[in-house]
Amino acid sequence: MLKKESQNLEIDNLDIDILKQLMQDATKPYTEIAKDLIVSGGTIHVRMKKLQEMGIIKGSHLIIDPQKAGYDVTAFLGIYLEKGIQYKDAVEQLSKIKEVVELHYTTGAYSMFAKIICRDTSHLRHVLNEEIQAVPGIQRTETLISLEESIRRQIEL
Amino acid sequence: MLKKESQNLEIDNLDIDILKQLMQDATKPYTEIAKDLIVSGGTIHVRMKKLQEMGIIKGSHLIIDPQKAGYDVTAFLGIYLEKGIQYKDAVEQLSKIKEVVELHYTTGAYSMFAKIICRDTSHLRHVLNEEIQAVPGIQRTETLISLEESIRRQIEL
DNA sequence: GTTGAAAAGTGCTGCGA
DNA sequence: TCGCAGCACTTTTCAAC
Repeated sequence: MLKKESQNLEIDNLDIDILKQLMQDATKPYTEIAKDLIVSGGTIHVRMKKLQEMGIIKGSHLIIDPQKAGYDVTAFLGIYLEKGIQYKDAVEQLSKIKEVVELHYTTGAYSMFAKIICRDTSHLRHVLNEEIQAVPGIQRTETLISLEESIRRQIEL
Repeated sequence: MLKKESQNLEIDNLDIDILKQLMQDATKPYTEIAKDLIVSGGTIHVRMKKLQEMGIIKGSHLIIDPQKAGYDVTAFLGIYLEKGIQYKDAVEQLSKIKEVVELHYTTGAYSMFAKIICRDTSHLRHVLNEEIQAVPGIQRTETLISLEESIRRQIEL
């Protein structure tokens, strides 16, 4: 009896259907989902619990409009690291900068790639010149400013 | 009496505090938020209604772990458009490709910049070679593959 | 594993300050 | 404009299938 963790780690179509619905609107009541999928509310609850324990569901976020909240500038940053600099150290430093909302370790031209959201262009300038440049090991950056976010959605299961 | 829309379109600290809490966990009960902020549940409700009407709150999403859901490859795509091609037409075509989860119209080296999530490398290859290349007006693309997503969060208000 | 209903807790609405 | 209280609804649990 060594298989301790094998407590139904599979996802079936019902799980997928539940996720599909909740990915669009996380506040949708279980009872409504149950009606749509023709199962009982209790089943939805059991499945959700399983998915959460499996770690597939990491939580739920309120989606706000950054522009209406006063954050008007989205930019992408290609980052070149100096040779011999630990990627991990740079991540730690960059994670302290609140405006950095995404950071990837990438193949290709850049060492790292970041997404930044700022209030306006002067705020962006400050973040780039004062905050980012102050991170040890960052050699050079290339900035792409987003003039329009045309698509923004989640993966389709 | 021309000011028809001026029905309190301002955001105070209470609104910000409510958003801060719900942005981390959209399922947090109003009553708990009310306790934390030392106001009544009804007040939270009124503020939320205001924020929704103002369009600051766009909805709520379930956050899933793409890797555990079988989507292991995240890539960024710098896109060069041919001269004279309408940006809008390209957006329309790209929005039909499910794997494209983000698309920006950008300044800098590229005309457009996309984020793509795929199951594996062969899935990515298919999307790049068959789907993306088939879009009229796309001259050339540069791919950055994310080996690790080190930071992923929302803006801090 | 699923169901259906009972119990507990939450969201919503109107009245009062 | 805000806070309180009652009603409707949802979530959660549990015995039975």
